[in-house]
Amino acid sequence: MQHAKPTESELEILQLLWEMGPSTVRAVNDRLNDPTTPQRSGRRPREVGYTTTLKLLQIMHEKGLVSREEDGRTHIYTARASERDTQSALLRQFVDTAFRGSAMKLVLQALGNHDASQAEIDAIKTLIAQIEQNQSKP
Amino acid sequence: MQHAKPTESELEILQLLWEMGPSTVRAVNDRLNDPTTPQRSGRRPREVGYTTTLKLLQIMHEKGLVSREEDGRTHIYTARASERDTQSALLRQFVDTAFRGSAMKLVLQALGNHDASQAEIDAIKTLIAQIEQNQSKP
DNA sequence: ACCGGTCTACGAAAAAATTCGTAGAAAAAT
DNA sequence: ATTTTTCTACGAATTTTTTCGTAGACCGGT
Repeated sequence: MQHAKPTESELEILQLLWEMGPSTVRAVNDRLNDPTTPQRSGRRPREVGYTTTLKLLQIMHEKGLVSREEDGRTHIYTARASERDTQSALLRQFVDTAFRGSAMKLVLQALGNHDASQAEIDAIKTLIAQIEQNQSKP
Repeated sequence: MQHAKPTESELEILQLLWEMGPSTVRAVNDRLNDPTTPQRSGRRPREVGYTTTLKLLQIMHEKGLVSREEDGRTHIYTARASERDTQSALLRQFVDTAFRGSAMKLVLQALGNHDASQAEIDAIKTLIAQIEQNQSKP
């Protein structure tokens, strides 16, 4: 059994933890309110209170989304699942709910709508070549 | 300005409307409770009440997600935005929240985790070839 | 020793999303 | 003609998610 699915707000914090590594509540909250932090679609209406972030992290700890370690009086939180694994789980769910299970439809749409650098295209080509190879030799 | 983002439940209904075409509340609700209907991850705990579906459709109508036409006493609901456009919007948002804006990371992950048929792979290869061409001749 | 700043815990308000009960009108069945 | 079924409208209960206020402990500087 895996960990519970994070909510939107929880996911936002997880992303910061992945980016920043193990962090205190203060650090996460500061980063949340830092206007230069890439924001989930749309700007935040106003500042997030410190205790809001604290509570969220406490909840995430209860759910097992993050672990924490005491450092004197303060707690240091760490994302429990890797970014990759979490993305993988979210992706599976998203494909189901938004693309009726068709991952390839999603891929085509993502490729078509977003810009890709040459390096990225090369990576995709490589991966496709691999897939084709595995297909011919089961 | 576009239509509001559908919630999970609303999206589930939208998918049925795309699949079924213009439908009555009854038809949507029946399909929702039909055990053979592909379900969003995990089975539904229990039946969805008729008035629940009705209310949802009314809310979606207020939000502009669906239009409706009266046929005698009953209403016939139709998805307002196409499946494609909605998927495109959801995808953009999902890339932001779950993949920190990197659509290509998502593509790679989706390609790697889900199985693709040869036809699908061909479609992707074609699309990539197109992209590369547009790149060389701006 | 005292004060101001910072920390966690905790309850609970506020907001958002989901569910359903009830009422009244219309249609269908008897 | 009466009863039963089916429909919408609507308010409100429930559940989930997000937000924050308050309290008590601790630390650092003065």
